[in-house]
Amino acid sequence: MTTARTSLPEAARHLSLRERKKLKTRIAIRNATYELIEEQGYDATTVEQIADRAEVSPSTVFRYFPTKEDIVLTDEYDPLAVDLLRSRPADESLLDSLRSIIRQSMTMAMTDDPSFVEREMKLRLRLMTEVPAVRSRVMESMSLTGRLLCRAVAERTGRDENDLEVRVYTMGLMGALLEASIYWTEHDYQGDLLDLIDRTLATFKDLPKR
Amino acid sequence: MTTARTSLPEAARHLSLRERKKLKTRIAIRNATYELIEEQGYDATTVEQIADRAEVSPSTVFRYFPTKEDIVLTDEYDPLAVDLLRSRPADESLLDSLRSIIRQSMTMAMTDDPSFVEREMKLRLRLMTEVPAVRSRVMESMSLTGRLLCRAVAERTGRDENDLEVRVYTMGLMGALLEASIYWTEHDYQGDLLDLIDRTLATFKDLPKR
DNA sequence: CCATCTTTTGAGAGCTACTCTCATTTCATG
DNA sequence: CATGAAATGAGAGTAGCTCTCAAAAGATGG
Repeated sequence: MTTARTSLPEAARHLSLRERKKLKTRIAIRNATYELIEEQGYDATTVEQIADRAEVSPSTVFRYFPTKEDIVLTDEYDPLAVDLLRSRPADESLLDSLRSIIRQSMTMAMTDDPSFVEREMKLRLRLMTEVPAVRSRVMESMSLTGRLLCRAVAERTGRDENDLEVRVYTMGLMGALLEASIYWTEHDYQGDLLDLIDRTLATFKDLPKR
Repeated sequence: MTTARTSLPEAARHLSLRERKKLKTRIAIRNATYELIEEQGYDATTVEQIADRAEVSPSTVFRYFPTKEDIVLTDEYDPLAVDLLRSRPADESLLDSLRSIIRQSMTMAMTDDPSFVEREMKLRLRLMTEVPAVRSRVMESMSLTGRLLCRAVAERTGRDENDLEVRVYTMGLMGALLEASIYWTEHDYQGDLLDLIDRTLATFKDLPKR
């Protein structure tokens, strides 16, 4: 049957055969999707085509990803960012912490796998600005990430995570940061994204601790 | 055939018969939708049912509203808000202006048609927090309104409407305000929404003029 | 009032994302 | 190798949405 569709990262060596296969199909589906989108565009790409190229059935595609948009967008980095935020010194201001962890995770990704940043991240951003369905999904996931971030923000400021101020401030930040990346994409990725993010954060007050 | 499905506001007297009929079907579709949603919920309500109750064909429904979510959400008030902002004194700070016009338009709507605010607005807010598809659509339209608002913000601050700062600041505001209404809805509309909005705006810097 | 032209509508076919069910295959385990 | 559990495929079904084309309804000029 289908073997060696993809090669796995070293980190996956200790997984059971089942788990490894699952990971493989997951990656195969995502790669197939990226390929097809680059060839034909997002809308012209059907789930059936994706399934064909990934050598699985359409049912399987939906078993791995709830929606077509999720194939493109699913990432597992958000909780990581929250952990990073938690590990910053407590006397640092919230905005400074954010600046640091964004810078940190971006340079991390950049040195770890530069082609990923160039190819995948920019494709995502492009789809986000161009395809309404994808953008909606991004915003949807933004409000989920926002909830996570709320907890971290609450910790740092000694407030409750359900405080109006915490929630409103956090979602304001997320909206602004999202807009910054849209701006960057619309301007053909000119200039340093990190600079734009600095300028973005500079338009915010610090949320006072209490 | 179908006559007198709905009564029209006085403002529509001078329209041609054709225009008046169009308006009627539009309103009929929306009312049918609201009714069905209150009876069965959003997802359980199909476009076919909506068409049946509004006494039109499904094709017609889609001719009037591009998507099912739009039936619930379409409003034509956003440009009005931008005009209001434009009419505020130039020496007033941006945040103060926003506070004023939000207060103004809400009390206007409240005195004009209180049942609308109670019924329709709260239904919308509830759908927005509960139905993912609707929320996405709201966010989508938020970024459109954001563009409008950018122009007004740019005018007031003597910046360009495509400035990173303008765009980022504006979208931050919109995200925060949206979150405030979600907060209000989740807390069963307790307390004064206007107070929540004041507290929301208080978490923002003023965007300096240049 | 009638004829003609234009706009709006309805009927229906078609596409695709997404769900569910059930039988079959593939891996894990004693 | 046998038995149980998990993953897959095949297929049918739903609903949102698009498109086409012919019929109905409103506008207009004589």
